[in-house]
Amino acid sequence: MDWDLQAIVGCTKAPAATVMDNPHLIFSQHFCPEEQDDLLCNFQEFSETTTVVDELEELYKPSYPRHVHDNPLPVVANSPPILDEKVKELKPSDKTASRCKKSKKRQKNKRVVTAADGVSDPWAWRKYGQKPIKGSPYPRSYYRCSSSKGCLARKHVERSHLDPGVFIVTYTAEHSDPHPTCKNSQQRKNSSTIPLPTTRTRDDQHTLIPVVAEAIEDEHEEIKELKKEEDFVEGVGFQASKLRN
DNA sequence: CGAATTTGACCTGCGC
DNA sequence: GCGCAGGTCAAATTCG
Repeated sequence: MDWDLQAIVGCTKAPAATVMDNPHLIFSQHFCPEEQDDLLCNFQEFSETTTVVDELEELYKPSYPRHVHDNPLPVVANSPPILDEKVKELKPSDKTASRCKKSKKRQKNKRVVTAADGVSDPWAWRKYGQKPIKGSPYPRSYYRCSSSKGCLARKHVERSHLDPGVFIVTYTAEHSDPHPTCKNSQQRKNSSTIPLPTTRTRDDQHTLIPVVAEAIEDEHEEIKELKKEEDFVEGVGFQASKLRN
């Protein structure tokens, strides 16, 4: 793998058809097939998760106000609205809320999902800087690999000012570790569960992909319960109308 | 307490 | 040499 590369990752809910329609076009030049699969897996999972994109957009809001948002981003067609609702309900715990109250500064600096989270690769990335970039309304974030000690791999992520739906991820240096997904990609292929990115964050609110997965499970459970109740009510109603008759 | 993020300060390279 | 822009450092802070 050549890590001295620039990968444009279209993690977007915008049309960005060039990327969304065939992400292989981008990955194929830089990654082995197994890695492409893993990356695409993460990529597709990410791209279907509107809320993560929302978080990214929040993160990459212009650093100065734009008068006209000339490229309103449409919502992904297959994004389940129920999921969005579910994620909206995911509020910080009372403890968290009280902590937030303690620090207005913290509220101001409220963290959102980092661009490294779930976007494109399975390594753990630690943010070490962010800079406004001249000519771009969006800041550039700098990450270093924290998957292994002494790993020199770095990446920076910035949002394209030409197409706000496109995030540009630039990798530099090599990982000291082998590609973590290469080790178990076959295992993953045999697994029916959706592979989740291993990027760690310490704030559960911001590990959105796992949260979303959990939300889906919860949602299914909730739907089952509601269905049961519905059936029960229907049954009772039927019995009642039968009795009335 | 350890791990992670934020952000101002500092460093470096480049053009003038 | 100076100023600017990009990249990195590290102290402060947050949070589980």
